[in-house]
Amino acid sequence: MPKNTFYNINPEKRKRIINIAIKEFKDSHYENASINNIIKNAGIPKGSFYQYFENKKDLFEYIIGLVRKEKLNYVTERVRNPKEYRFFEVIHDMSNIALTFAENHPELQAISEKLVQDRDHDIYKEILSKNREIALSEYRELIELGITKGELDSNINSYLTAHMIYSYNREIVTFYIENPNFNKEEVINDYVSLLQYGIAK
Amino acid sequence: MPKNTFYNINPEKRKRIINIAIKEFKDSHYENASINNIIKNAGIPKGSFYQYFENKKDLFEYIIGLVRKEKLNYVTERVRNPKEYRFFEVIHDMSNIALTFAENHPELQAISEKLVQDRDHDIYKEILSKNREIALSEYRELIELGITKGELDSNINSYLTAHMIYSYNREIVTFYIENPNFNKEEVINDYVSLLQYGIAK
Amino acid sequence: MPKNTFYNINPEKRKRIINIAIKEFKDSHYENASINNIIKNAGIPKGSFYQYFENKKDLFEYIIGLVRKEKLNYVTERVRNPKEYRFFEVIHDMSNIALTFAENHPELQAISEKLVQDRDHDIYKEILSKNREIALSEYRELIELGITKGELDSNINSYLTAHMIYSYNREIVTFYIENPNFNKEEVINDYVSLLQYGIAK
Amino acid sequence: MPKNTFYNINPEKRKRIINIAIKEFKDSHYENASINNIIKNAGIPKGSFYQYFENKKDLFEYIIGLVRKEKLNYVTERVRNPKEYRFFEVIHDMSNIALTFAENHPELQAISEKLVQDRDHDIYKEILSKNREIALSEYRELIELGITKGELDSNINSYLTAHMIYSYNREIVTFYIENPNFNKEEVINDYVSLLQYGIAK
DNA sequence: AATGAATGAGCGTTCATTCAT
DNA sequence: TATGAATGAACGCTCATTCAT
Repeated sequence: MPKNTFYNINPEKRKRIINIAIKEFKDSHYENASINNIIKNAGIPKGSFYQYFENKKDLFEYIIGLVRKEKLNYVTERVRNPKEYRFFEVIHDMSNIALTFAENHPELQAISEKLVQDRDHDIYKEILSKNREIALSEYRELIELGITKGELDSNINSYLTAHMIYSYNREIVTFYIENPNFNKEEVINDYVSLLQYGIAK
Repeated sequence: MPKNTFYNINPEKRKRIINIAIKEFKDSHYENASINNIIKNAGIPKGSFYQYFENKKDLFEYIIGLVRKEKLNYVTERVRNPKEYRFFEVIHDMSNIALTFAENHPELQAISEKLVQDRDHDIYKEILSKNREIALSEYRELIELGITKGELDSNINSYLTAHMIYSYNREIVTFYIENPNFNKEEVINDYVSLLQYGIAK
Repeated sequence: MPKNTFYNINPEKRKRIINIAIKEFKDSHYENASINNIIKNAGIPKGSFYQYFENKKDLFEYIIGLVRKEKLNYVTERVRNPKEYRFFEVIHDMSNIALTFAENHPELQAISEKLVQDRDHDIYKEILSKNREIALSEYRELIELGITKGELDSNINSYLTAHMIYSYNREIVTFYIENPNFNKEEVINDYVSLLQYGIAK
Repeated sequence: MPKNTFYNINPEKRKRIINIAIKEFKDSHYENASINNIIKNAGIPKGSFYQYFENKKDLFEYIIGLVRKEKLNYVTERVRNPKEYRFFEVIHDMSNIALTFAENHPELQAISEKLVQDRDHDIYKEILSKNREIALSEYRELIELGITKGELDSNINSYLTAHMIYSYNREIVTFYIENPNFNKEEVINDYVSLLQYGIAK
């Protein structure tokens, strides 16, 4: 957690540091992201940096927190209480959120992607692994609820399906970023259909 | 590309260097992988290293090439002329290959995963992007062929579906590695079903 | 010398600062002792520290002064007018005091030891050298008085003897600390005998 | 241990590094002795330093080793097989060695003193503590042998006496350094006399 | 071709002290 | 007087690469 000092400084300066840091972490791996670069680009003395943050990790986790918080803003009523809504509606909303967020915050999305991707790296692991497990188990719950409610095929493997949805949710973002000419709503609908009915004739 | 000198040295030594490098790149990210470690562990002089390879990147790309080739061998030995087979048989076989490869070559799989995951990193991007595009377009061809042959639903978005298969194919490996108690054949069948018929009741 | 502000603050706070500083200087050498640690542990603002003390050295010298004063209290309460007593009685009493002090104030003793040991270090040298010279010359006076009174051998070199006593007095404390199973009174008696009659048969 | 590199460089450069390092360790505590100072003063690049030595500790231990070796030269030439000689002759010779060494190698003596003095510091502790225990137990052996041979008073406490001789041996060096006008041989004789017969009339 | 020493930029972090409020 | 933010020099050490032999 940043020290209080950081929250008390000139907001403009604070924003500058944040933006520079976001850029640094977007462009480089945690290990390679350079505090020296950050302070140089943000125009602050090295000593000041350590007045604001405990250490490099502290800054990183703060940035990650910002990303998460920003993403949270996008979450809709349906995704907040997923169990009360129909399964494919929830999936639809989650995709919509992911795509909209990626559209509006490409740098945050980049960091977010890095987090999810870099499963091997200690610092990412630390931050991610809990998240991932939570996400997977929440997906699984939803799936099993969907089966109970009769929305989903009772023969599917809920563990595997949770994984597939998890990975699919990420891939659709990549797809949308790489194919900006597609219509967002259509992409989402196609995606949900694929999940729903498969691809066989 | 390694220099000629590398191909002229004692094959045993060459193999040793390769194995040590694989281990290093498996354990650490490109940036953190240490030439110093590699030469120390492989027992070769530092000067020699630079006789064999232009630089760190050269070595990395060489190792990646090996991984690719090794994987390709797996694939080509097993999936000949995919277009002559039925779509879901091809998918089934490809999954089987991927899982078997991951089982038999965990280090190569680890590097391979790192590559695919780390889409943002310059060095990975450079190496990966071409590959990824090739894979995606091959999937797309297969899908369109499947539609033509009447195996697949003609309403599906072939671009998006290619992405889905691409991401599913990766995720199933992760799933299988993380859940070694599941039966391989069952996992694959469940996966193919999922793809085929979706998850809706 | 601490600034007046230091003497004006809440006595409890003053005592807390002193105790924390004693602990810091006991645990670390002057150079490594950290003002940051001290203020953090004492719970005072950094600015305040520099209101109380000129700088690190100022604090250190103050603490040393306290140690000296504390030790002096011990000594003056117990060894009054040494010149009026018999030489070996004085030695005996001084040893007793030194051992008792070490027993009762292990942290102050530790700092004290550090001071005496680290003869080379500038800061210690500065503080110590005067003390040491005073001690040596007082010992010498005592010795010469002892000779005059006929208690001591008139052939001994009073300079060298003063050094011997100085070093013995320190070593006996170390010995007693390192060998807590020995009986204090016996240790002192053995020491005085050694000094008195030497070790030759 | 320095790396081979260090032994292979230009002897003049090597000697320069050694001398600079000796000066640095003489003037500053281990923690405060600065590699940056050393390389700057010795005119070598930082990278080169780490070609020669593993790290700061490595350099320090090397310097300590030099001191010990140098001192050993003095000792072995003079105090061979102490147990075959008379006790006070051995003490006499040891003092002579200590004084002569201090005379001829004041900087090494300074480091040596620092080592013996700084009993609290981790790095010194590590190097010293074994030495100290060995010295103390060898003194004790000598003392007990002296008692057996009838040279020493059988009533003395051999543990305490060993400590006293240990500390005395150090103090005499200080004395001699601080009082260079005294005659060496006389100082030694006086010292031995004090030990032998004590100071009582 | 083989070797391994030379190089210096770069790393994250701590520090005692100053200074503006 | 009290505060705590600002400061930048300094720390030990690692690194990939170059170069002389």
